[in-house]
Amino acid sequence: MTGIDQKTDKPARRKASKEVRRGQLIEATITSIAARGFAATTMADVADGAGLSRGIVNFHFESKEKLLAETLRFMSAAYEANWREALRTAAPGPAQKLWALVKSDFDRSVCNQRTIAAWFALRVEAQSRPTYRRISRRPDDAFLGAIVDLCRDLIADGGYDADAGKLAAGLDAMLEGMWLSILMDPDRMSRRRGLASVSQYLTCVFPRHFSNEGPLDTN
Amino acid sequence: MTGIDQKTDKPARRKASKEVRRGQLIEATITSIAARGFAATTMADVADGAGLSRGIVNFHFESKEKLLAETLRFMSAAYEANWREALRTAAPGPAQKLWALVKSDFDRSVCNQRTIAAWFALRVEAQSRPTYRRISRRPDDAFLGAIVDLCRDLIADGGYDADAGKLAAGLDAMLEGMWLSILMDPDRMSRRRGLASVSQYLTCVFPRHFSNEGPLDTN
DNA sequence: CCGATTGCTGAACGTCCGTTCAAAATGGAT
DNA sequence: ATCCATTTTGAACGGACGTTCAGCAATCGG
Repeated sequence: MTGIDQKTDKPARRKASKEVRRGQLIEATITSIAARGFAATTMADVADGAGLSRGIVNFHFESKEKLLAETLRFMSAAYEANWREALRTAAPGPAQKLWALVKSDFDRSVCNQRTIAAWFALRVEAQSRPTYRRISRRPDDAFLGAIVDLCRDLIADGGYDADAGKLAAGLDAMLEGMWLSILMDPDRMSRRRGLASVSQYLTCVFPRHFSNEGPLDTN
Repeated sequence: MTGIDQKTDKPARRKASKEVRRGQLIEATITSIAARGFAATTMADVADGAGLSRGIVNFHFESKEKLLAETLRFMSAAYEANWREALRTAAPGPAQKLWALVKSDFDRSVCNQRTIAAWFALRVEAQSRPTYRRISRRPDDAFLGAIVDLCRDLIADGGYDADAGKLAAGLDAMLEGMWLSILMDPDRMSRRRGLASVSQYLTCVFPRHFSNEGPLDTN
């Protein structure tokens, strides 16, 4: 996909330029949605934000709808890549992995005002358009599935009396709710506080695997 | 403000009629936002939904902005009234009260596709307009404050080793996240399942006060 | 250095939406 | 029955937005 290869770098440059432009426009879209809201974001805003002319978006994307769909797809992919990488590089053991997953949700790269604002604006608005719903549905299912698996492992390992599905659904909801709190009331809720709250719950639910400072070395 | 007073009931009737119209239009607004989304909701949609003419909204509300602000205010008030009533009629004891609070969040009157869809659409879009933010800010603070108090009482009563602020913030986030799950993926999450998940967490966090079926009679 | 292909521009067009307002309808008071 | 205040209507207006496209600029093969 990168194109920094092959014998000639001419087509590479063209392709790169095209992808770079699309990236610029998607970034400008996110910025505009975060600043102005979804409803108030116009094609002119996006073009101006990217420092380009008015007709540029219809050239690189076909329409406003396609631009928004691609923006949502981009953000979903970035989110999924973040937690998958965290899971991949985590130390072995379900507690370490769950902790890595939770922590990744509060990474600055995905958990910041701009990203969260655009994220919810797109998802909530996408709610009324079936085509958009599918874009973020599958990644969501994968994330929840990962949590369910880890909860099941923890319950089996620690002999806890709890239902993995219920715990996973609750944790998933708490994480998304924390993003909302950070978005809506940044004075009260922050990445640090959010992580501390979730950590408190993990400590209560899986006391043999977690303390308030993180996962215990019970391997 | 009600006008059901004074010697003559003329102004009362007029005022009532006026309030009824405003109510109709607010209901039509909620319906339209839930069905079409915030961005696609037009004044004509609202008027048609209420079975009235096009210029009617600007007569009863001054502008579209004011209509949306009033709709948000209406929904916030309805939500707050619901949990306050649940708290008022709850049996004594922090466990009973917290359970009543949590259960009220899954009442059909506030927790249904239509209401949740409009709720998040309005709140997320209101995010970019400071005027709208204040409308839902204060009720939110009150709700969180009530949870904090109850968590503090439970911790003191049960001798749990946990921080009330962290637990309250986490529970608040989980409840809001459950609404989002019900909205985004109704096939997977429902009012019943959501309540069961939260109940599972309460059982883990406050084992001396809750079981999976609800609060224990430990008074 | 010179065509040709690709990338980009910005003005023009048609549509849609929020608002306004003069006129009609409604309904209670005299 | 008549009058007046209030409520409602629907057409018209002005502005904003998404899209289109003919033309310009830049880059690359020859």
